[in-house]
Amino acid sequence: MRKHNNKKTVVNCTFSRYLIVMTSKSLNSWHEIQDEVLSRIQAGIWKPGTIIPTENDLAREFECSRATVSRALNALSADGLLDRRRKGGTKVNLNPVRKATLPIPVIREEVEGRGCTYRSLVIEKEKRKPSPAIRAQLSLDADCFVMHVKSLHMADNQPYAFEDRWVNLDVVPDFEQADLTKISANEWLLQNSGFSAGDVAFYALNAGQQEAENLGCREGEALFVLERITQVNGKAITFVRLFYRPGHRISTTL
Amino acid sequence: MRKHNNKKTVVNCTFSRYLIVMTSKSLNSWHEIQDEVLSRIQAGIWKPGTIIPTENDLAREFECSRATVSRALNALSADGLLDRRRKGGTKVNLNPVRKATLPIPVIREEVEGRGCTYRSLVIEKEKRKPSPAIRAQLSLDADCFVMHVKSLHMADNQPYAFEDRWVNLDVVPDFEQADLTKISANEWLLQNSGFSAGDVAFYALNAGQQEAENLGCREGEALFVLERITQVNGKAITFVRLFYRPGHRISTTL
DNA sequence: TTCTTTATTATGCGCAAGCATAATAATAAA
DNA sequence: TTTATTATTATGCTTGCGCATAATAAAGAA
Repeated sequence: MRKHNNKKTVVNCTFSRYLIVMTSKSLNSWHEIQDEVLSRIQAGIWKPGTIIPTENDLAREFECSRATVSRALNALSADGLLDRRRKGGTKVNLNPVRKATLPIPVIREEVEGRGCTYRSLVIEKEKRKPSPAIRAQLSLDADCFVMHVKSLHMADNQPYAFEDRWVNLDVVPDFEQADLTKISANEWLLQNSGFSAGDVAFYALNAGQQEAENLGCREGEALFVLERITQVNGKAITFVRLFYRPGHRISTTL
Repeated sequence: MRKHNNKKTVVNCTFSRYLIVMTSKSLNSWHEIQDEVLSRIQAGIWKPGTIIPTENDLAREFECSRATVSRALNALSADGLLDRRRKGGTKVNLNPVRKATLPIPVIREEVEGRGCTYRSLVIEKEKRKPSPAIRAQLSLDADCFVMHVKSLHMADNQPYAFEDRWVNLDVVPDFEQADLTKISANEWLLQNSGFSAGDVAFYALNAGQQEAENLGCREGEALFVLERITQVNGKAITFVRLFYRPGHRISTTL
């Protein structure tokens, strides 16, 4: 039992830890307050666009300190549900959910998460000069070398996604020697190039001949494509296009 | 200037607000600490999988209180960059970025954000009994009524996205009278049905006859589709499928 | 040796207090 | 009436303190 909880017990009634819980709105953790506020919003008690009571009022109601209320409201604000500003008070956001958090896949985990056996297959691995398009994407010089890797991610021996990747050998020269039969390029880079940031894009594309062959689908079928540029210390390290097999969907709960 | 900042100035040197900034690592806001920690991770000083110094050590280094360091680290933890546990310490997450935060569009804003003029067009609006598929999606009875609305979102008088929407009239009966020429179904629901939660999915689909006609593309072209079920108080209120014009992509920075 | 008990440690959490700051409202000066 | 000045207010942020808790390590008993 926590100190403040003890204090309350003493102040109010010798056995009243339970009484407090049952007879008042005393909420003593910021998690509980967060949940309570959330459910009031969802129940329509506090409607989108309106201002909810001040931290001090809530602190009084929940019988806790302002700091605790503040922490709960800040968490909801970070999630985009509340809009808080000095003097202005705390508003329920009008368009409460505008953000979806999508898992960016480490494909092996994605496949295994579906209960399938993962296997990856290197189709082609070639050291070459970058094409102009790739040079632009990775902002490279004309006379540097890149690694071009095509591979196939399999789930239970069925094609799951076809990968087309370019790796900047200036930044990760060791990649040339990487044994991609043991570990996928994705995971090799994760383990050998430290922290990464980058841009991701999703779009739909009609399968070309190459994609159709590798994924075992008809040409022209609509494929879900993930494109990603990864940077380390501001230098582009790899550009990937991931063509998922037809029917693939990604989903999330708001 | 803040109190603690004043204090430091006095303690160290009369004019040393700048000296402090330049000669020590004194960081006094949790934002600054967050940025510093982030850049150390990105610079590879603290590598993925390793444990970073304790709150107390960092507080000593940054010359601030443990609470402030804690707040910064908690924020990074909420973003999925750090993994924190009692006694275990604070670890840099191995797969540092597994989440992409995508904006879920209010299409008018999305279009206007591109500098285009938005217009929406109702193609069909019909009160009817739900099809079995829709009944399952919205978990409805067989004898209730739903509104089926097809509409087109235009950007600069070009088709931008084709919308196929089902609305549960049990939950929002007023929707039957909504004037969708003045306000899109999406925004009407946002304004009239309070807080909403739901599921979103993205996938690729070959354009059918209907989609091709409305978007002005060929049948079979790959379309990027967003599917969304919105709930209010746990009751499904609407099911939408949004077919974007060919070439549409959504992107985000990790 | 093995099992149990007892520190130790780093984060988790809450409180009270106080100053900082942005936005607004009230008031005074022009 | 308009403009500048001065409260007022609600959140933002930091501090110092102390207890709670989970995971581990060390010490002791079987």
